[in-house]
Amino acid sequence: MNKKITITDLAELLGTTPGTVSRALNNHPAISDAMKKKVHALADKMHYKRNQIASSLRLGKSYTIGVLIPSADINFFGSVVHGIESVANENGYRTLLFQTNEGYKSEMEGLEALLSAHVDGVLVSIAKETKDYGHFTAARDIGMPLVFFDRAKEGLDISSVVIDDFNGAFLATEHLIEQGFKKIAHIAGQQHIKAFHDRFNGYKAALKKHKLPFKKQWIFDGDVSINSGKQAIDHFFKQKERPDAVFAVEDYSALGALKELKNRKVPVPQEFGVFGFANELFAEHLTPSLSSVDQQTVMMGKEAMSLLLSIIDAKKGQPACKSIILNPLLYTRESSQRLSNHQSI
Amino acid sequence: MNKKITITDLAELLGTTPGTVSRALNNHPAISDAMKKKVHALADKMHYKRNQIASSLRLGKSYTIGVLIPSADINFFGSVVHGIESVANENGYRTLLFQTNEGYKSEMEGLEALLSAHVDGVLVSIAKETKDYGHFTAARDIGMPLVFFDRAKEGLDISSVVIDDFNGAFLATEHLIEQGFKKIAHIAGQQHIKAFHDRFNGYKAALKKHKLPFKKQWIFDGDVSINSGKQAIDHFFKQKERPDAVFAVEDYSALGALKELKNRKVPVPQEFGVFGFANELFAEHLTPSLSSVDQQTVMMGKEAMSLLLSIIDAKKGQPACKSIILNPLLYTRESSQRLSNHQSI
DNA sequence: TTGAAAGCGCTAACAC
DNA sequence: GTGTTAGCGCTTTCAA
Repeated sequence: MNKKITITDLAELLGTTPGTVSRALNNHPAISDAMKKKVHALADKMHYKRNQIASSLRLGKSYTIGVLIPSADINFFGSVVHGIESVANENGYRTLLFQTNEGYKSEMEGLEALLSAHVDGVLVSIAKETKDYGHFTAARDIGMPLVFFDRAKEGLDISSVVIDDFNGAFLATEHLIEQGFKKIAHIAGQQHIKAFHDRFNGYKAALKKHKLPFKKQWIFDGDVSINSGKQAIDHFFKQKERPDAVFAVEDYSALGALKELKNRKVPVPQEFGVFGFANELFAEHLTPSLSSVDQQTVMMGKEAMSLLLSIIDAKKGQPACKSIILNPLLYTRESSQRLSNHQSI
Repeated sequence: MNKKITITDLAELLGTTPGTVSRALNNHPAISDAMKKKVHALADKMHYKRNQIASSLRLGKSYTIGVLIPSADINFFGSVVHGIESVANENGYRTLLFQTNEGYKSEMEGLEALLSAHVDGVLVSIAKETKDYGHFTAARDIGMPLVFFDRAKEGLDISSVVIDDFNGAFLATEHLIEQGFKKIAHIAGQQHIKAFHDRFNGYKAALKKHKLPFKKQWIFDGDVSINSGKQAIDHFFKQKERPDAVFAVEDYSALGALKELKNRKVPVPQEFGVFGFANELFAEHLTPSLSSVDQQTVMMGKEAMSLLLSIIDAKKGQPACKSIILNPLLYTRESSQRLSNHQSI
């Protein structure tokens, strides 16, 4: 087992000094080409790897970005992380992922861990459980560059990249209306999460624009799960006046609704339309395939990372808190489309 | 923007020395309780965070584990990472994720990056593209603890945690046979990947045990994608003698097969059975739901991480290359079950 | 163009 | 129980 080899080792072997080796490896302009060539050759031969830890300590920069996500399980976040990493790697940064599992305590610990790792910045998608944001403002106050993505909190003077949830919900609901559905229900998410709240508002706005009735009984307060989708259908079908379509706050609820509708042998979309949100991987593979709002996940990751880099680079310049709002994309599939071309599968 | 606060700052404020502060923070037994209390109180008050970088440099240990995965997109890996992180966090380790996107070059760069980050060990699931393993043996040779999970390569003297692919495939095929299917085809994966090769062999062994015919025309060489599943069905249905069921090397191929069968209006499972492998999230949500072999993902992650920790701790002791083989679990669902209880959805 | 030397923040062996 | 000191590997100012 070879021990780790350092610039000092290289310097000794070459009869020069660590300083010179360091400069040669970093292509410092004041070093002769001959020396650079010698150093690089030996470094390769000895499989020298720069000790990033020592380098980071000296430079006061870790070239590492922390990412706090609720769960790497969900396709959505996996996809955003793809976007994040592509931009990060292009710019010589690494990413340190931390999963909060939607927990508040876990989120605080994660942030703590990232700060302790002296990351150069943090990207975070807020956990569902979180209702207090002190840990974020504290991080901001000690000058840690921070950007929220997807799940953001306003009023904290922290930059964010989100999609236009209001508009996505509005368009999805409007699509259902255009397909001839007239009694449209909504499976809601936890309202303290801005995205879910905005989607609720977008839904209401679409109803209003088209002069369709909004009924309290047609709103089901779910918790973003397959189960709450099932319960929602149960609930709706108990009403004297049943809805004929539902816009679900995200795809798992929509999936639960589809399952329960299938269970009750209600034909979708002929007698009941369903629209989801998130465009999870499974949406297009269901039968009927699930219409959903795509959140531009990869682009969201890229934008968030780019924004974070700009904050890191500016630093002393303008911190200028910035909100980027991406446009959602409608994927209309079988579950909502009853007028024209039903493409199978 | 407060500047970062260090133990030296704390020491000055307390009229003591950095050494004492360090010991107090680390709960060194030789430090008085009074001093510990004072130090901890001030540290809290000043929001002191230990500089892990400096600590790592000094200790020659980063308490970070590198994880090389083909893609965080795929549910399978997300789930394994869950298992990895739970054990890692319990033991005071962090994880640094690196996605290879199935690429050989990307895998080498990733490993390089992890070595440079001076991680204490690396968990890797080999990229599909990889056919040369020199980067792994090189890492092993410089004493970097290494454990393969899921996609392993034998004969490198590197520990691994995999599931029993042979047995999983054997059981799945046998299940199809028990359901009365007699002409069972196989959608194969790239055969240089051991897992896929083993599954092929398990399939053949089950046929042999039950004295069913093995036909070359009933093997489709796919590339693990929805598309190759579709092409496989195309291929099978061109044969003079058509198969009546298929065991697919993994779920995406199985999904493609299901889609193409639906397209051709072939009733599944009545006229054609389908069995997948991996138990991806979507499998249970398809119509018909897809039978699949579950790979014990979370347990795989936990086992791999535990094994890696034991290697890190042993270090000079016996490196004792160890192979852990987990047992797969069969999830029989609608796509293969034509004898008894079809539970709907 | 290169060498010498200091220091990033932390820890631990050695003193007292 | 606490202070002193050296050093992890790297970068960079200053000097030559």
